[in-house]
Amino acid sequence: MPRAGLGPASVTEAAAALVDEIGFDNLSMGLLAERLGVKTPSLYKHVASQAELAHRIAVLAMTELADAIRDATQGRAGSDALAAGAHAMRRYVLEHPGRYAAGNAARPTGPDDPLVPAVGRVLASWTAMLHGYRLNPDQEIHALRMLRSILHGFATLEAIGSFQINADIDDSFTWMIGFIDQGLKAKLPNLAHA
Amino acid sequence: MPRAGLGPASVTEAAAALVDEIGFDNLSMGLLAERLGVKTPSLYKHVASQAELAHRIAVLAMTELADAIRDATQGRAGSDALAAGAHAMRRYVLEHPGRYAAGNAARPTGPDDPLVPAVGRVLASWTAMLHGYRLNPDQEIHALRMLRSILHGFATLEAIGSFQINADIDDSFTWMIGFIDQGLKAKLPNLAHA
DNA sequence: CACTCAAGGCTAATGACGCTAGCTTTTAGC
DNA sequence: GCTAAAAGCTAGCGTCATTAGCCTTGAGTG
Repeated sequence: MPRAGLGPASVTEAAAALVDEIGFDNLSMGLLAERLGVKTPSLYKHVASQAELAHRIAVLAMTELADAIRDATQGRAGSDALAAGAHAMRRYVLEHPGRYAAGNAARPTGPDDPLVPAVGRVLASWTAMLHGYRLNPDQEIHALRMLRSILHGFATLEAIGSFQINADIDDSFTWMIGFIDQGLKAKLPNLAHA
Repeated sequence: MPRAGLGPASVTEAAAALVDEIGFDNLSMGLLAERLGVKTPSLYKHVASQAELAHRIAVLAMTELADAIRDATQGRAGSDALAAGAHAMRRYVLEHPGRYAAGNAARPTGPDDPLVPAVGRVLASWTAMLHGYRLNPDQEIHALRMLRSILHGFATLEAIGSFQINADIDDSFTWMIGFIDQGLKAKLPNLAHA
């Protein structure tokens, strides 16, 4: 019986690929083991439990998502940055629905949980992007929450196929981002004081 | 052994109450049976499987949600209807997170699935409400999808505790609804033609 | 008032799955 | 080559969904 050359990272990566195919809820240790050419109990040499594995997938997902948003918004500002970041996130969720589901299902286990900074990086990207709109500071947290809600809501609804006509979902997304952009621009402080 | 007076409806209702307490993912037939003072296999006299039970909860949830939105928007129009409907939905999800999760997890099983009209009623309420803004007809589908995305996204993020500071979540929600309302009003057809 | 029989409850058993225990083999380091 | 930790495997346990088959209840009928 030759060694399979596994480790926590490669097992997590394989599990992430698997959940993107079969859905996060359908993850099973047996399926993953089969995919890796190994018997189920062998996986426990690399991950402590299925729960820990799910958590690792979540951290991976949030890290990748943060990278995708950062890369997309690099060198852009304002409306351009919003559009690029939003589309990057949408693409990531569509390409990696299982990972993203894992990321949403995970709760931080403590203060030194790597999930915390991973999620923090995503939020920091959005916050930086929103700064370009020069909102009233009181409103930034509200705008951030709105942005998260819209992007998360759209992505998850699309991922589970909740939008009827598949035709113009791209149009809807672009329209929506334009809508938010216009609204944010209308809230520039100098205008808000009027 | 006296009869428990169960039926598909009462079992579904009990299961819905249970998932609101323990979370949709933690639903188990054993727990539900215990709650109903019955042994696990007895439940199968009333529901075909756990999957069917989950589906029944989903239909119940979407029906209740549609009712809540309809009741809240009764006799209101425009901004008032939007605010009332949105708050009603948020309240429903916060009070019944397990049911709502079931509703999102469910996929229609066929054309005569009662889930289809139940979801349809929710969408019809939003559509009717959006009519009050007299949008360009091309934009209605986009606005509907945006509204669903925002409300679904906010509700789910809040339900799983993804918003850090619990203090002003109410404020954020109200601000967000105001933001959408302003944007929709700005898209009145006569102005859009300018 | 008995009688019947479907409905609804129960026990026992099966199969899937997460996980652990304990054994064996590989392989890196000396 | 030797050693020992790492990594694989087989067996087995506990939980849970589900099924099979039995027994009691109780509503409707004569």
